[in-house]
Amino acid sequence: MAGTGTRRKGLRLSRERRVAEIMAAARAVFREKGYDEALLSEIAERAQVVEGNIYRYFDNKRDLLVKVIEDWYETMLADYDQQLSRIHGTRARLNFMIWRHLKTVHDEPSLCQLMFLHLRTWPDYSSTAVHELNREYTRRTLDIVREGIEAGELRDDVPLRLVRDMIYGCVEHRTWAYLRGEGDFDPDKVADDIVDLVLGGLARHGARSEERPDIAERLENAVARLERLSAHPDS
Amino acid sequence: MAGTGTRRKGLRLSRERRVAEIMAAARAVFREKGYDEALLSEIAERAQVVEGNIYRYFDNKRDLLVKVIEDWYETMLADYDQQLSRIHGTRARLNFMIWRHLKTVHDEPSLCQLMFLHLRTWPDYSSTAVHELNREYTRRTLDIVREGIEAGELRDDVPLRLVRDMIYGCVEHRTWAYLRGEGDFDPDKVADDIVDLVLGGLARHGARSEERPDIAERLENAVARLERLSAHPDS
DNA sequence: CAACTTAATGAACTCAATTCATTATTCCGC
DNA sequence: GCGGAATAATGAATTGAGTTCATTAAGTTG
Repeated sequence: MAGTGTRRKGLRLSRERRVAEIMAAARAVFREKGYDEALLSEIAERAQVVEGNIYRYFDNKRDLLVKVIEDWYETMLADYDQQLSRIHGTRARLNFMIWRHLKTVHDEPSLCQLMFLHLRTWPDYSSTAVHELNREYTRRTLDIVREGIEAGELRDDVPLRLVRDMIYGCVEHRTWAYLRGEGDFDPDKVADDIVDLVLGGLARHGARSEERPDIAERLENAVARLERLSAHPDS
Repeated sequence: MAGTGTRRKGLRLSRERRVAEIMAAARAVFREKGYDEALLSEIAERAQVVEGNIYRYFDNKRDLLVKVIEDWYETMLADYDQQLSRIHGTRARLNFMIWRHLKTVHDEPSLCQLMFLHLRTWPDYSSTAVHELNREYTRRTLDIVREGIEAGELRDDVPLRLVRDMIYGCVEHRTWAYLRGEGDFDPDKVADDIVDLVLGGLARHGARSEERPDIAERLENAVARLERLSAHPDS
């Protein structure tokens, strides 16, 4: 009982600080264990609080997860626009958006899984702040497409919404195995492949098939990577 | 207590029949309530068994769901090949595959949601029979693409896997809101749109070559971006 | 009809989320 | 400084679900 490293009883923090501590602990536990396996008792222990005290600040376990993801999302999207602003050209900008998403999945698989499988599926997701943030996030992609259409580079007879669904749906399916812990993937390569497929389509539209259009594509992808490098040096 | 419609005690069925009754009840309850909200007590009640008896036939709640979905999947895929065999041409066959998937989601949203959100996400999904059935299911799509490539109709420089991810990912994202109970969609129209986008791509590849930037132009643009990059790295 | 096999019961158990009456700490006006 | 309001924190109790198991009942077989 002489231990000083044990639970210091009666340590009282401001609401703000306590909330921050609980959310930090919760993020760690959720990340390690997933939603169902994450125990409030463990979160409480790591946050140095008693279990019941969490309910002063969060309605329930679910609410805690929502706030954790929300917090993560906000910091993640913070420098997004700035990075994007340095990249020019429809293809390169699309490439960046897709690559960025892939990179996020690659770096934070657990949190992404929580987002995909738990947050997004609950019936009140639409009223969440995360939903709104997510719409912002994907709206940029549609803006790029819209600009491409106005510039005459892209077809104007495709439902915009479907383009978004195709891109993000494709990313998600492509990363599914990785999220399940099976195998790995390379964000750069997958991004290139997806942009190529989305823009070019599967069919051969073939005036001259012997002329390799992919030379230009490969160069453009390379330039996109260079741009990314200057926008986000630690990629 | 004179009721004759109440639980008839001591009614004993063969293993087969009892399993069937429990699965029917489970499917109904899972469909109405989703996984978490579905109570074993309610399943037991509808199946006219006591709760504990379910554990004679199923390891746990999760196992029960797996078997329910498996059962549904099998009947669903039964007449698949036969239908497909009557359809000819790459585009039409792709269209059928996509439309069929959309139709399933449209008709059985709840079961699809269980499949997408619960089965597929659990860590041992890969060892499930449903996983194998699902691979069968999507393999047909890849066969169609492969045949299209061999016939020279489709590009041969696209990762097949990505095509599959794009198609099924797109379908899933497109139907997300519907699965959440928001709005509706038309399987016919969405299938047409998806096939069109997947085959044709987003870019305009005009017959009139003067309307699109040619390779030289695109290279010059790319180089211009590089120049911009080295001139003012944070423009 | 006796022995055996298997279906069914229902109460008990576990374990995690959640609630709440109570206690401790800090803040603030006098 | 000091008394009291506000609020952070406690820990024991409650709830509610899944799961287990010893026991009983029903059918089957020789």
